[in-house]
Amino acid sequence: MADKKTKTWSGCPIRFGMSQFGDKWSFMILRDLMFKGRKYYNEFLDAGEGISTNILAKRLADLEGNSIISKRRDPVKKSRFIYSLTEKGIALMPMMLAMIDWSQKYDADTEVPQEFIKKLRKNPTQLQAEILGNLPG
Amino acid sequence: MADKKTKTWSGCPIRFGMSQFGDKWSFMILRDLMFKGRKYYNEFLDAGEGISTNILAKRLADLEGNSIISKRRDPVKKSRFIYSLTEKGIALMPMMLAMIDWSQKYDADTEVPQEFIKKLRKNPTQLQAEILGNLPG
DNA sequence: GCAATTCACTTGTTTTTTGCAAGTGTTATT
DNA sequence: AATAACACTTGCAAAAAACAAGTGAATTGC
Repeated sequence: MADKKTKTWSGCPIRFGMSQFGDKWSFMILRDLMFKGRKYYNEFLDAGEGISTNILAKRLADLEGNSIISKRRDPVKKSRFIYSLTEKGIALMPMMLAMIDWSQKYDADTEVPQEFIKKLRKNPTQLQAEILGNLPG
Repeated sequence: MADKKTKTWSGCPIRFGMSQFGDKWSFMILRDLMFKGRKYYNEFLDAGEGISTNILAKRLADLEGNSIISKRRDPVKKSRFIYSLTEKGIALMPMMLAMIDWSQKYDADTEVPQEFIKKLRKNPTQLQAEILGNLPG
């Protein structure tokens, strides 16, 4: 047995995580917000992954409901909304980075900039700080 | 923009990851293998999450097809199979731990043993080594 | 200030996936 | 040789996702 104590995880953290953001589209939205600088509904739609409008709307509502993202009117162009990560959403970055690291290792087609992956492995804390610093407030 | 260079992630690592293990049930199976010491079909079935037999069979086949887990006959009780993580599957541990850390922080009901989470935050490398050491070959 | 446009969805409808219940075939055990 | 354990498979109902079209509120353009 790997760890007998883990038997007692009745409130399982993996189950909880999956219930909060655990599907393909939620991950894509988080990626867009975290690494791609996307923040508008249309930017998520046009991200090239082929998400449907109804599913996008549902996922955004769910993520907002779980306080992982927040929504506000764009002060400049008032017809649209700005979606952004909350502190709770930002805290998912280590998990996302771990996933990126893994994929880079096992998928020949994964195209993460060399500099990114190098920094991720050498100094993840600093990389996170940099990404965080460039995130829109 | 968080990082202009990430625009070029045409072979996206998040998309790849989700295509390999990206659904609730796959995560549960990985959790069972990684932290709960489960390794038989029936143990996954009886894990209390309520997975159906057909879905479990499909997920196991998919994970095996993606070389994340492997399957062999139990040498002792030859009627059953032992499922175990491959090196590629084991390499998902940092991501899983990051998720556990996150859930422990944001879910009041998450019941990870205090010692586990403490070690995870203080010395994750050692924790990983310990878990790894207790994993069945 | 009215029409056209942008933006962010919503509403059906079809297709796919999941969940549920029952059944099947292949080793073991008695 | 019969019974049971084990790991699925199959068929069907329910839920979710994909697809296509439409709606309504704000905004910009004249």
